[in-house]
Amino acid sequence: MRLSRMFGKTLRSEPAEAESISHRLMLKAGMVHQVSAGVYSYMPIAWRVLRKIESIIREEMNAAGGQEVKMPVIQPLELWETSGRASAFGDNLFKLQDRRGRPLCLAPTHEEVITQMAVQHIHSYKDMPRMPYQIQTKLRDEPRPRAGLMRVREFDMKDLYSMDVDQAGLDVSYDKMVQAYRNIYRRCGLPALAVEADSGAIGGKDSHEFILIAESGEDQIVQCPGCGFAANMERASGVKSDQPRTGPLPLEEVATPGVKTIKGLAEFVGVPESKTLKAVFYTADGEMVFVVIRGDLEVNDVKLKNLLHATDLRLATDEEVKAAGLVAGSASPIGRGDLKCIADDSIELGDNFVVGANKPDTHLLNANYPRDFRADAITDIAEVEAGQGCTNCGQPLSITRGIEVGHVFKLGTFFSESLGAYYSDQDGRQKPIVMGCYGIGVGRLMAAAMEQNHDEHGIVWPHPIAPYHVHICALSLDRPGVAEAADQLYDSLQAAGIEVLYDDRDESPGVKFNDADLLGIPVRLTVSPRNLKQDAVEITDRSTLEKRMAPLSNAVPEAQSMLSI
RNA sequence: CGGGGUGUAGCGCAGGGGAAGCGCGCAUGGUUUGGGACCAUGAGGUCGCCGGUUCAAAUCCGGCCACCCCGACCA
Repeated sequence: MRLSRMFGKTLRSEPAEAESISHRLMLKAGMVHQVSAGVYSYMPIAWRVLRKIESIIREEMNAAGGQEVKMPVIQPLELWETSGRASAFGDNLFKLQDRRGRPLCLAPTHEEVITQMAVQHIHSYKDMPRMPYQIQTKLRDEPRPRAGLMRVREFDMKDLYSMDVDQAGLDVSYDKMVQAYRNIYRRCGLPALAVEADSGAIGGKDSHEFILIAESGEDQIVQCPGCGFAANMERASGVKSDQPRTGPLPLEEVATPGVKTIKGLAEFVGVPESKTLKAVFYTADGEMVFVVIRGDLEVNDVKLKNLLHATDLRLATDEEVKAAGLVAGSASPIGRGDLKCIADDSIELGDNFVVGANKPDTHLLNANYPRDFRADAITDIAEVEAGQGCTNCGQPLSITRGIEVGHVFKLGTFFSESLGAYYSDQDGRQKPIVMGCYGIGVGRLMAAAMEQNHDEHGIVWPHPIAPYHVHICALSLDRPGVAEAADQLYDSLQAAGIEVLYDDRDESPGVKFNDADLLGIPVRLTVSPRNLKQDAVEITDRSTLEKRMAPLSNAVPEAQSMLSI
């Protein structure tokens, strides 16, 4: 490709709106064009990269037994109501109507449709395992698109669905996919880490996220340096400190004028926060829930949501709290009426806690579970804190940020049962197909690759996904012999099967070098009058910016040898 | 949806009741040519939108919209 004919220009100044590295690099390099919030066009260079990533994904999916299909973006809303996920996705689901007023939606993912296909095309245990997949546009009306391609409303995703006769079969398919994913990340230059994950709106049991550790990431993950355990926040637990016990004492009311916070309460009474119990109020699908946790800990909303099997969970409003007869700041599990109560297991690690009295400016000393109050459930719903001990090995846990570049789920029989995808086993019995689903966001992978592979000058593409292999910088093209030599080099590189971006623009050397650094193509060949005097080209490795001279006649094999593709 | 911010030329920004500006980029001509060159000339605007105040609004007032950032959600 001759740069003089490229649709798309690099910028000299960065658009002010861009904050994240990949977003800035993409805009500056002229790779993407924003159409609206979270909706982008891809310019030629980005599209080449995306196509390369897709090729890698296809190769790995096919090698693992996948078969490519393509499903529609437009789907009847009814299908989503049947599976129950219309409400699970809520406002994230784009909804529309056809001319007859029939409700439709734009697919945020494709479990429903693939399961429907399985109903017609899988009837016997002999028809499995199967692994159909597609690389296709997903639409999600995200509440907050952000960071360029990191989180968008329209994006391409590879989604594969496994169909097996039983759990053991699913385990095999799942492991194959995990391995295929590892291969994909390695080839894209991304050291992604598999972490245990929550299954979210997709539903399902076991689940792993593939995370690229990055400061700019929007996910937090918990890691143990000791045993290698890694999980996302809603899936991880830390060892909670056991508080010294003094033996149960009788309940005692104490006046606490003006005390509204745990910190204030602990100071007022003269105990550590870990000797208090905190009350938090949620509304889960319309029902008020009273949550108790030790004062030094925080509730993890997702853990609570999963425990309650709630689709909509939020903090209760002040009005709801009041209406439930609770006194904010002094609410108490003791005398809470018939409100559902969920407790974190930390309330058993110690005794004689300070709690609210459910009266203004009053608290109770020496509250003990279960002597003084009951809970409908007592389990771990606490947010992990860095430094807490690992529940496996005791080493202090660390919390780091990361980018989720893939997610795999063991769905089980949720979709096959709700949509009626059954097969006959060897004994002629009807059984639900056991499913898994496996997703990778292609654009996010590209963005993550940039986050991971760049320097202060620009992108440093991992070779297998670089938009081109070689960048020819031809300087002073109007000097005798330069254009001829550069053209010839361009032709012979292409003849050797190398993808070349040829900067044949009438621009100054500085502009060309800066654009070459920005675009990040692995090998740069500089053709100039100075170099041609020695019948040579200068070869620059983009990753190190090291330069060396090579005879012009040998440029093609030299460039080839530098590429690991 | 809660909080914060920004909308003026393709990009980056200034201006803040009385003639629409600057830098970069773009076009033409000339001089340059190994790390974002220089000179000259020129083109390019619904000052986000609607309404109000005023003799006069990019500027003041009201409403709306869009986009960005922080949170809750996801590939």
